[in-house]
Amino acid sequence: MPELPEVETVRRGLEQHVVGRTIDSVRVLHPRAVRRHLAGTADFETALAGRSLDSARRRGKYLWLSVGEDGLLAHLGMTGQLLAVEPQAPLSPHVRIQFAFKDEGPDLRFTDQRTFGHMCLVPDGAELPAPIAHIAPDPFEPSFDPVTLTRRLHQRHTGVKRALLDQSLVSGIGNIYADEALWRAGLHWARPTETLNGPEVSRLLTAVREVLGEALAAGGTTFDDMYVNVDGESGYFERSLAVYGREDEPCLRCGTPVRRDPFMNRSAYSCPRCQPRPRRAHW
DNA sequence: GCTTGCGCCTGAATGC
DNA sequence: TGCATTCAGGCGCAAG
Repeated sequence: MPELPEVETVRRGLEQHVVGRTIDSVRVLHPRAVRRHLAGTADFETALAGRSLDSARRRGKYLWLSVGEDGLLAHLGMTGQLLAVEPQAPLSPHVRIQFAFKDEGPDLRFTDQRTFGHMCLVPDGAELPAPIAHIAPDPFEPSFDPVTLTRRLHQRHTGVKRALLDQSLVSGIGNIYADEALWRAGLHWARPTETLNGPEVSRLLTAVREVLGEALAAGGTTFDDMYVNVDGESGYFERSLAVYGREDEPCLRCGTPVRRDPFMNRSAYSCPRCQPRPRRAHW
């Protein structure tokens, strides 16, 4: 699943493979992939032809390619991939957008089985493209401020995992790394944010940074080949997961079987002993 | 204003 | 065997 480490891996691949090149033509094969490009499919195709890609940037799980005054914004959703593929290679079944380049080098192909991801061309703001102005800095950005985050956590009346998944509080964290960070910090996912003390918040932030950093070093987490980098290669962080997807398997710290709870129509994995359920909980 | 829940989507896994 | 159901998840939006 593309969370911060996976998206950053893709951004680096884009930097290597497409930045500095000029688009020749764009073909949208599934209109849903450009549903957030409000001017429509045809406009998306014509507006990008002949434009050069200046840089590849990222905030949280969003990435964008600077195109002059505009930004080609992408979100990978659940199953999105941006692949550099030789132009003569046949189109795989889930290719949604195909970018061909003037230099006749590799295409950029946006592939997305479930079409939760999307791309759009938008004006590039001073710092961020407008559609993602509400996305908070991720924990690796210079503008990330732990003091502000701590204050906002205390103002919230919700569970700590919900807060970690809220991209307007802190970005880049999804279901997998939220569970992993909470396990490392020894905090239960339903712990009310307003009851977290200073040391607990800093323990949590340290855990978040560690988990994201280690996953990035491993090239991300790949399940069922649903995430691959621009070269089509899988990450190998899955083997390092402590709780996510390990229901009934022993906790790596204490051996207690990992528990899976229903959470927001998905799952929360935790160790019942290392992460005791709080008396008061926000589900 | 803040919090919560739904719909979108496909294919693998599971149930009958 | 084959059909139906469930599940996975991020995001935006609507409802409470």
